[in-house]
Amino acid sequence: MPKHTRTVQHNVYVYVDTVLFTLIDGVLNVLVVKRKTAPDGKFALPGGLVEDGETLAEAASRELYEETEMEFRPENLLQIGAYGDPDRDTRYGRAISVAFLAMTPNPPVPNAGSDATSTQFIEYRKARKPGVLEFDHRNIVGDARRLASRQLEDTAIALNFCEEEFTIGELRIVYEAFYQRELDPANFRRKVEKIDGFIIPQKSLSLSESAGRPARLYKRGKKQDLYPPIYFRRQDQ
Amino acid sequence: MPKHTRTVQHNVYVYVDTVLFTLIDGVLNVLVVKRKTAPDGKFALPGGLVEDGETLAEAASRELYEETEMEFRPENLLQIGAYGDPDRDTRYGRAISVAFLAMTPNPPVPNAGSDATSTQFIEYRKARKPGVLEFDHRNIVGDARRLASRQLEDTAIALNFCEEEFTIGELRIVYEAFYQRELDPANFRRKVEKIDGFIIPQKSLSLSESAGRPARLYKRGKKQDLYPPIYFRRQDQ
DNA sequence: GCAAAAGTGTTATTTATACACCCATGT
DNA sequence: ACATGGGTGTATAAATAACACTTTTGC
Repeated sequence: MPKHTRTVQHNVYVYVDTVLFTLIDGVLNVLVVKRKTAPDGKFALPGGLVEDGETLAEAASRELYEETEMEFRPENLLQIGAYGDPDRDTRYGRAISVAFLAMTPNPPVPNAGSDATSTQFIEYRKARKPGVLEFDHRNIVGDARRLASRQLEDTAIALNFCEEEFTIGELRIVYEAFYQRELDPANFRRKVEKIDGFIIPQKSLSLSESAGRPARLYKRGKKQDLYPPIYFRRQDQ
Repeated sequence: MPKHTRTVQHNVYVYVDTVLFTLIDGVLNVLVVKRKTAPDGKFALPGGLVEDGETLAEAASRELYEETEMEFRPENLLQIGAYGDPDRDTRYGRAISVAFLAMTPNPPVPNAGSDATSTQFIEYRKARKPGVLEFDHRNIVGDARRLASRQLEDTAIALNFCEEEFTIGELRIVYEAFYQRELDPANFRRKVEKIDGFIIPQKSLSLSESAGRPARLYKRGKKQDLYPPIYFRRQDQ
């Protein structure tokens, strides 16, 4: 079974797909596309074939731009993993996909880019229902949420969901959306404020939206990795 | 830029590579091969091309068996991620590798399988030195250690490093090898014993090796995921 | 006896969690 | 006034870490 003497591997197509999460009214949403070539009504994650000369993250960034006109720097795309079961997509032979995670707050209204696709956000819970997404994209979205939750604990990636200036309440909503449970506002505040270099208080206060006392605004600090992690025990298990 | 209308992607070869960790005298070691076709003296991770009809994990399992005759069930191989920088290996065109993590205690003396390769264990610290491994395998090994450390905290995977029956001291050495620091034996014991379903005490004691009081033997419990994780704060940062 | 590893006990410190309570704003 | 979210105080419980001490073996 010589390996490197083999010069031809049967047709394998390498794709990148991206799970782009955002929050809409505090609810986790994921960006999907509906291709004209897929009239079965199923959605798919934005993605496409990797091209020569680009890294995997660069390919994901390019595809995301082509389909949504949103710019994500490759270094802000986090790899979820490779999905390569032989029966996952046999339209053109074997398809292997490397999935990436992206996050953004307040996304622009999705508009089709140069691609003949229709892009939109759908709720995470809907995307996780069987039969809504093509191929194994349902699994990818699930893995993406798990990875995102984990990243929320270990890194400052939650701030990618916030504007440049944000309140602690807004930051808390990010965590709550991924954890699917409410967190104690008082304890959450102390927890994130104690982490040195995580968030930096500003002098100004938020413009009050609806009721409630105006909140202090914060900007992101330099800290990228949270150690020890912000950690909230799960109810289950 | 139509994507799914494209029928040919320029030559892309999809490999799997496996980082197999073991402990030799309490020191972290990684399995490497030296290929006859690579006479530059560098080592490489065991791996090869993915074949038709097999999952990525099955491919890694097969390659590992072909090169070491050690059997690892695909479900025991943990995916590290995909490595696909365009300049990582240009011998036959573009090469993308999906890396897996495996762990085993007391490995059999590596012997070359049917492949024309020489397999051996080298110390993790050596493998991490520049110029020792081919391509980006140095990075893969680093990511593998990080993932393994993380897995040690979150799952019962550390037990894969132990025999069927083991002492708590042996289990502690596994954690110490990955964390690269010593842990307090008293606190470690209490921590792992408290986790319900993690390890199960046996009646028998270990045969004393060298000095010291004989230790109680344990077997692995049913618990696969540790929640809350076993958690040891790092010194650094 | 002495060294070494297993195992128990104790204590100080930190962290998690719950929740009472005040503050500042919109309605 | 009252609802709402911001923010502080605080008590209880639990986890962490450091380390003293006893136990049981090999040498």
